Amino acid sequence: MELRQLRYFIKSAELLNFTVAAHNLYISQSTLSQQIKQLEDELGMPLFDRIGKRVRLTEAGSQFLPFARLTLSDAESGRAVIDDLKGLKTGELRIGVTYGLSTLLTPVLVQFSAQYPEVKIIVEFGTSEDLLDKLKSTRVDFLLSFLELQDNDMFISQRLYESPLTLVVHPSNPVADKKSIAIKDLKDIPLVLPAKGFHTRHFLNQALAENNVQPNIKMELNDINTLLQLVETGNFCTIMTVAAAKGRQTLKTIPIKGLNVISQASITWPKDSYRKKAALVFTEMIKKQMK
Amino acid sequence: MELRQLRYFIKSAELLNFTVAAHNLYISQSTLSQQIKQLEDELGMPLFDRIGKRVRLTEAGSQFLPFARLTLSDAESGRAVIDDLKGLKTGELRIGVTYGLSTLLTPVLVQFSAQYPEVKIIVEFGTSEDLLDKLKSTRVDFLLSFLELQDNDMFISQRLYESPLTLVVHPSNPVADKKSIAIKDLKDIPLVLPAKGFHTRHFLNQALAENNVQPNIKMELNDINTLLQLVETGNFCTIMTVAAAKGRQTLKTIPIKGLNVISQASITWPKDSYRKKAALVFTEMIKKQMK
DNA sequence: TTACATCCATTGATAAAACCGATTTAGAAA
DNA sequence: TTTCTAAATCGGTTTTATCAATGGATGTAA
Repeated sequence: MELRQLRYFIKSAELLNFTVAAHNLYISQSTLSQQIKQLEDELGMPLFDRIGKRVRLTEAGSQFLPFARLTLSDAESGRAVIDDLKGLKTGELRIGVTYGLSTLLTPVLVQFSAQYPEVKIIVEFGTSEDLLDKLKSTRVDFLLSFLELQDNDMFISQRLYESPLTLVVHPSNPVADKKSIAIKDLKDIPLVLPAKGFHTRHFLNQALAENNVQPNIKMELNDINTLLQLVETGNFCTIMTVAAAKGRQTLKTIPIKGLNVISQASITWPKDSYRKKAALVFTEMIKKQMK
Repeated sequence: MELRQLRYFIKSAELLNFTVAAHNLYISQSTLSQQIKQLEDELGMPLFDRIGKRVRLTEAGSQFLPFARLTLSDAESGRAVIDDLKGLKTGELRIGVTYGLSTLLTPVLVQFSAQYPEVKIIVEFGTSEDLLDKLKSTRVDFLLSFLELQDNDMFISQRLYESPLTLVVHPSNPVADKKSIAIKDLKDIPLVLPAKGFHTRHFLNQALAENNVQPNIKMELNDINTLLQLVETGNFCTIMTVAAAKGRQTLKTIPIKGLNVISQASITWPKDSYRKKAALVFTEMIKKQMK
């Protein structure tokens, strides 16, 4: 049993497709096949069922998987400890972010990178489920998201701030003069909204349904940046958290009366695992810049 | 970084002598040297200081060590989970025992081995400190000892039973007829006692000192079995826990009045780590046979 | 001080094994 | 049926883990 084999096993278990997994691991399919077989031989039990051309985890495989993950994660923590001793002169920092928080992230990215140029930063955008998956398998060090999960066995959250949903408009837009807008009036405003899968959209849908409002949705897209660019043309408005719209000086936010959906931005850590110094420093920067 | 290298590193860190460590690992010294170097290169920091012909852990090495241990331990747990799925038809069971409890252990060893002949059992005798060390580095699955440690971060104990210290004699010995004996009278009886390092001896010394009794110690030895054989000659008596003397039908135990030292036998587990089925079954057998 | 023993690093050679491309095998799909 | 696709297997190549022998450095005993 070697860490290499555990890495191979985990990827294969995640993708349930040796060919794709091998490609992902930058090895050949035959190598992967052999290494898995070797691991199975050593353990004395198959980890995968080969049903025809499909593979799926055996009972043994499912039971083994969390331990394989744990093993690899501990090894990574060991590496992180060493990196930390180098005083942030090296190492990697992997951050998982929901799209809506990119505006919060960017200035800190710039600041951190300037202060610790030797630390390589990998930012992973994704939906909440994607990100939780990545956190679980320690492919990111922490999450920046609107997830509100009660602390459980695997994760622990720190609240950052609350951000209400708001209407975002360009000054040239007719609506731009209003001090606030009633939720009912949303039906008359041409909207471009974040696509399904965005937490914002999820909350919004719920609130609109409760108020029996049929919004006038012109477009849905899954990239906040593009979405805001569309709003900047003055032709559309959008609805998102105040935090997400922040930093776009050209745009205006208008409170929506009666829409009391508030997103809770938070940092989520894996429980019981080493927090590398780079991650701690980074999150502190985030907390600081919010003030 | 591979598990093999972590294994090498841990052993080297424990022994602080590459030559001996290599011998222990059944590899050549040059191999060990190279593998350590390779690990250090990958981590980007030396794990050992080479001062002349000595080696010692660097700061990085000390910090890395617990993670290396954790990593290996998790990998072992993974293996154990698989073994458990085989229904005790395979695998290893490593038991740490203090000498005084061997008599408790033996019948269970016989029973377990008969019931699960496929499970290989390794019994490690040792002093309490030895055993705790082994438990810490997961070289045994659990301990059977008289250690009374309050539950802490690393270990958790289950009480088994209390066993008072008692005088053990052969029927041919003049003392054998007495129903009980006063602690003061111990000074007249030729004793062979467990050597220093045995918890029994530790407690006994304390009790004798408290009562101002100078015992007549003829011999000290660090093997309970030999000790009892000496007692069986009828020439000597000994003092140990009732439990330790149990099973020697030829010998008689005589309560010592005024000696209220009671040893607490217990099972000690590492906290937060997987308990293999074989270990659970075995400890249940122990609990059962005590009734 | 010299000679010796001990310990780790290095070297060069060898055996092991990780890896790959090509091919085979076997379900699934057409 | 044929075709397609995914995993296993085969033969060969490269990599690397390993060893014995050696060198260098450092304590130790004469």
